[in-house]
Amino acid sequence: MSTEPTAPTRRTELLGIAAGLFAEKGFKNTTVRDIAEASGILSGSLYHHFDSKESMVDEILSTFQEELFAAYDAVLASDVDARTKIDRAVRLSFQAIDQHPHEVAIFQNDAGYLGGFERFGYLAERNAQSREVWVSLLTEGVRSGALRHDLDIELTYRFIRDTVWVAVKWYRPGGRHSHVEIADQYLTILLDGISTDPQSPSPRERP
Amino acid sequence: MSTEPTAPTRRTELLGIAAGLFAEKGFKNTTVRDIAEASGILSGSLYHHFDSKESMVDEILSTFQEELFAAYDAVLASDVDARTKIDRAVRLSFQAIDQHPHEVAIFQNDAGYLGGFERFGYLAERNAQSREVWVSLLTEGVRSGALRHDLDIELTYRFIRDTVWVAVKWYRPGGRHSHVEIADQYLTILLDGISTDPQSPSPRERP
DNA sequence: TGGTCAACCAAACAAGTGCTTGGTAGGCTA
DNA sequence: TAGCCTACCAAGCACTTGTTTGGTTGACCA
Repeated sequence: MSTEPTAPTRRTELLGIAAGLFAEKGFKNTTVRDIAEASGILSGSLYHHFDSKESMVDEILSTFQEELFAAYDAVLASDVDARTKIDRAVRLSFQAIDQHPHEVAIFQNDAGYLGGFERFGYLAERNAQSREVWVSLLTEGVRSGALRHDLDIELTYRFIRDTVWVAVKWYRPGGRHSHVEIADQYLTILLDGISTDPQSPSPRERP
Repeated sequence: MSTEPTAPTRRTELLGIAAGLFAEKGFKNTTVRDIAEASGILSGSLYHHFDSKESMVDEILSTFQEELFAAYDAVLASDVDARTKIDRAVRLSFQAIDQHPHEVAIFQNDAGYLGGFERFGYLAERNAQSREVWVSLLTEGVRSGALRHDLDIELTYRFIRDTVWVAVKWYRPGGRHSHVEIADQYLTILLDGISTDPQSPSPRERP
């Protein structure tokens, strides 16, 4: 990320406060007066720093997405087998939830609403991009024999995406489980299942 | 359900329209004028049928939850092993998404916000109740040897709950996958994993 | 000392919000 | 025919919303 050195300006501080409120109550449900009160100023004063309430989420989300997808690209480009890539991508996601819970929560809760505005078209683009990453990883895994070939790639992608990202709704940094423990447990279940016996028909076959 | 025979009254019709809008745009983000316009009447006329906008969601959610939890109770009370119960509970959930997509979506998206009002205290209660159902099922499964005993019950419960219910965000009745196919695929992955080989350490052990 | 500037205040505005009020049209029934 | 009832309209009220405007404060600097 080679933008500015990002000094901890008042602007940045206000964005952090806004992000917390957006994540907690939702974008539409958070008023500029809420943000102002939490910042110890009046609502009108926010407009000295930002054009609009929309531009606040915009800055919050776009900054985060840039960072996140740079990390995904690094995983995709790494020279390891599909299984390891999947492992890393899952861990990366839980780590993102740990380090940027507000941003992830806003994206999870309000992407649908915000996506309706032209300004936030990049949200849908990033979503499609993320899907392609996962679908290609899973396809590679099946082709290499590391993953079962009776998998429906599209459904499997959705299951993984959903489970990973919705965790932001209950995960609390510094809580009972670290994001690493959660990733461990999920990867165990995802790769090998919760069962002791393989289920009756069509068990683990090799290509 | 032994309430009233529920004739297809205008009231019921309006509730259905409201449910669709709430599910699509969120409760807070749907105005009474939206609902009225979609119904072909003026906003004030809604108050001939309902006390408030809140009482509309209330009726939508409470009716659905009653029905859903009666079904869960039946699964819990059935005389089969834990694995079969888990199978049935998962299928039941995907079926609920298929038959009541609006209600599920509203619950998923707005339970957090609505839960803040006393009136909707039952939402949190039902949530706790649902957790107990799953935790007891999983615990029984581990104890009986059907499920791996290195599972973190709490995390496993959350993973299952999240994956199942968030599916309402992309599942479309009559779409490419039936709810039965989706349940099949998810149960396959959940029980046996996506991998062909059991992962390196601590594979499938018996108690 | 005077000028500049970021940060903020105080007050308001227009649009949108949930909801209320008084009234009306038309069907059903006693 | 009279009375009642369901379903609705028309208009508005009180409040909240995002945003604008003109002015004030205090730190920094030449």
